[in-house]
Amino acid sequence: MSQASLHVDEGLQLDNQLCFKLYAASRAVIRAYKPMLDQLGLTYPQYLAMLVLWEWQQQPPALPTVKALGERLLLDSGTLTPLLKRLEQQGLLQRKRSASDEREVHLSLTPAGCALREQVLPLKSQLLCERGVDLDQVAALRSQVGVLLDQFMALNH
Amino acid sequence: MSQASLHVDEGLQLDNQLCFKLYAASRAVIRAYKPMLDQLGLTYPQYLAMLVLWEWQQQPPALPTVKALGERLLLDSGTLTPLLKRLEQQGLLQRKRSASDEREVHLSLTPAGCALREQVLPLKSQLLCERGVDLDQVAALRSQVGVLLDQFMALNH
DNA sequence: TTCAATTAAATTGCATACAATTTAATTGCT
DNA sequence: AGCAATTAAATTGTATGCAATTTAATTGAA
Repeated sequence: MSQASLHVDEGLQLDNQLCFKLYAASRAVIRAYKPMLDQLGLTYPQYLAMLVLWEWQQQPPALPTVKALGERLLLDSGTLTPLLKRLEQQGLLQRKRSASDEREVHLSLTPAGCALREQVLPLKSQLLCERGVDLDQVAALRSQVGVLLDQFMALNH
Repeated sequence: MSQASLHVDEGLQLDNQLCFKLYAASRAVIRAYKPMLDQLGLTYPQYLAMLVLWEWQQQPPALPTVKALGERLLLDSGTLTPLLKRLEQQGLLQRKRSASDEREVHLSLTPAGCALREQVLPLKSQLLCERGVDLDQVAALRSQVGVLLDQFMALNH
């Protein structure tokens, strides 16, 4: 289908909406993760936050703050503050006001938070295996969706 | 990168997660729609619901019920009931208990709901134009994300 | 026919998203 | 130094998502 050949009415068909496919696919993938996340006691956004904090164990950013996490996850403090408080309640991380700049809140994993990482890989392997996921296909799609994301990030300022 | 060559640690990097890319891209696209949707007075899920109802003007399903809409949008009554009540409050649609089966709620657009459709196309053209979106690229990605969605729909029963 | 099972919405409760505002701390300019 | 502007979190309010339960209506099997 070439650039200009879409009939006017087709432009509003739900099935022709990339936005809907993305929205539905994102929720479907999150749904697929649910059984694994239930075993970890995490919600999906909490899991993403933990992924970043685990990464920071290897390669800490200059300032492991709420702001830095928000930039990584593309979420603001309105979402992250309550989410991080819940992770803190579960004993997975600590939130501490920076001594040098009292506006900032530094994040650090507790031993329990570090340890949880070890449970993820086997569960994730099991998930991929059970579903017969083709890793090459996933990598290709991830790359393409990544390009789209970058374009929108650039365009949304 | 071949199927088995992913190093263990790379499997938990945020940037290697298709799930995160999808989640972030979906929200980025929704964010891009925001200026247009504000002009229409709709939220993003409300917009998707209206797309379906507009489609049903042309090709009505056997029963234009909440259940049918939920199957189309992959949302349940817990999400749709309050959303549809808001659209009804705005005068865009009507919810009416079916006479033949009092369990069902039939949905129909009001004249205002029908009329709103005419405002969408020009706004959407403007959106695509301003952002210099390549329709062919969008169509290709939509198709691939659609395949992923179908796979997950099949696997989530 | 009758009543248990099923079904469609609605309701409840919890956890996001995100805009907008507020609070507190820090910076930068004069 | 003094103070306006900026910045990082937190807070507030609205609208999803979704699991679980409830309610009311319909079906279906004995």
